[in-house]
Amino acid sequence: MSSFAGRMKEYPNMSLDRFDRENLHARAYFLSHCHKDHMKGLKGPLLKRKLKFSLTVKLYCSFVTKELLLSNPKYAFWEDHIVALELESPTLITLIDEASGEREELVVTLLPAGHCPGSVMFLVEGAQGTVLYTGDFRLAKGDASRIELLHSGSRYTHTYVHTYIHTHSGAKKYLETCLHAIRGLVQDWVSRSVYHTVWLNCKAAYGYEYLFTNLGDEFHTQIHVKSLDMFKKMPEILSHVTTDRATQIHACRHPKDEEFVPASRLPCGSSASDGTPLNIISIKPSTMWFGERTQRTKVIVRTGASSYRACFSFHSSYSEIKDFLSYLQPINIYPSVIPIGRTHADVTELLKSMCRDVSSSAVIYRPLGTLKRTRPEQHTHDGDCADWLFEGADLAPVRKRVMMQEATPTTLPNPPDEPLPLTHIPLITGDYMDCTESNDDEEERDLEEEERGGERDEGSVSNSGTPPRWEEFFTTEILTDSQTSQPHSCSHTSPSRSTLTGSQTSELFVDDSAKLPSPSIPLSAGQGLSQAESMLIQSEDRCQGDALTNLDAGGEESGSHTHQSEPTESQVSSDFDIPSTPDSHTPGPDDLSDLYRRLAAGEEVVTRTGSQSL
DNA sequence: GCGATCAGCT
DNA sequence: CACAGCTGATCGC
Repeated sequence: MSSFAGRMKEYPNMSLDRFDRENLHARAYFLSHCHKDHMKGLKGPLLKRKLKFSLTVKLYCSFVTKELLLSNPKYAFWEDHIVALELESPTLITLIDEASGEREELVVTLLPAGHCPGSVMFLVEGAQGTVLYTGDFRLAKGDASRIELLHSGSRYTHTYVHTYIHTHSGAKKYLETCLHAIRGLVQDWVSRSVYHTVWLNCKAAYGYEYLFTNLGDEFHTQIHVKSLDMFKKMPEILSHVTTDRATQIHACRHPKDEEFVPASRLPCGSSASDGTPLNIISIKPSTMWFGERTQRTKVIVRTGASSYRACFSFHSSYSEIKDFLSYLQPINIYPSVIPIGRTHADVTELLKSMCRDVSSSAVIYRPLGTLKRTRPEQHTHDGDCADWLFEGADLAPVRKRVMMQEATPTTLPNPPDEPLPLTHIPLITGDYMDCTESNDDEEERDLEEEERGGERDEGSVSNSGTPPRWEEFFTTEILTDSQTSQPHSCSHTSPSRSTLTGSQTSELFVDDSAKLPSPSIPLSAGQGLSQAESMLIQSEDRCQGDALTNLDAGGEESGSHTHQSEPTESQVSSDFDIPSTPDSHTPGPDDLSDLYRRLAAGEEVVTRTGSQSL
């Protein structure tokens, strides 16, 4: 559980992702995404009562989050109190104290967080400066520099960004690599017969949708899920899921399942409609965690006779967080999750060290373009060295692309049926594999998996991966039949799809069978896993400690031996090959800290163009 | 009977 | 380590 109590010290009248205890007194609520651990207290009777007697208290979130939230009847009482905001549209929100009538104006902007459908970060601007609440996020390297509102115009340099970071960030293989591997495993299994079935053992409520659409496209099928209600306004997702259990790919869940029929753990039943027993393998998408040292890992790990775990993370990896922070250069950072055994100070220091390291990040140049006078103000909190407050009066200069809209709590300014503009944030597609295996062991332990013979498949990460852009799944329209037909938008998978079969596959899939006592392992249907076993993937990993130092960008192998001869068009995409802006000078840590020191002191900072910047 | 909290499991 | 849950036991109202 996050240690974040729901309130930011700059703006204590708003509560984010927590709705219990002190948050009951908030003047406005913000929900970053629809995962239960960010919804504590949201259906509490006290809050429910408060809403009943309030005209001004609202819950702000994305349209998708609103949709997902209201698909659960337990939250239906929020319906008239939710204000959905569009992404990247700065919105004026007035917080009103209903007792005194005191008002406080904020400009809040939702930024896509990439964590699950509807997930956002909240950029808050007001009298106490600019604060970014990230919530959970999965942003790829370079994404921050593509979010215009994080640096547009002169705003960024005048703000101190407090970044509430979830430090539990799962390391991740790059999504597309993971998807490719999962597709391979699924392909191998479902092609055996129509009775060979794959169960995706998905834990969280949301976040796997991209996996579903990807597999659905690949295998021209729909994924069996428990309910479609929440997706009824999201055609991209809806067209890929079904409640008809006669499909070979399932992601269904049942509250009281896991009553093991050993070889058949399908929650919706273990036999086909004609009574034929199904041969089921389970694939559990799960986070792979950073280890301490020199870890290698696989994209897919076999955990039992018929069970696998596949790397799939909702969170940015360490290197991605680092990239994000080193781009933002926040003055203060407040971590939300403190690992057991570490102190708050530990994590804060770690995060700050990330900020200072700019050598491997996207180049920081845009924020420094225009500067204006800043002035220091009184400290509202003692002790803290960076409580600089800024005038909020001119915080709303020209908003690029977006007219600022007002969302006063007393009126509902957002017509719910308006089509949403799609925003375009091209995402970078390369990331190295930096995960190690989770120790989240589950039921079957009959395979002790061994770490031997590290091989890497860097080439595989240079494919066409496109991280999920959940907003594209969403429409405010109810679907017509024609929209629900099998889609064939090849935009996100076409290049990699062709690599699934044929020689290129061997580049991705390392034959790992030597490590498995496979011949002796009975499968659910008494069959061997000949192909599937060969699909376990492993790769050299770079451990966390290494990531802090500068790695050689070339991606030279350190693995003990290479595998599989085929030389791909090896576009080894490195984490560190983000091109610099021509003629730009990358400011060093000292440059930046000096700059921020001067900004904080209210000095005039002159910008120059060219190499003399800073 | 419900909610909140915690242990346990995954 | 931790994710995003769920279930069940216990305690208090």
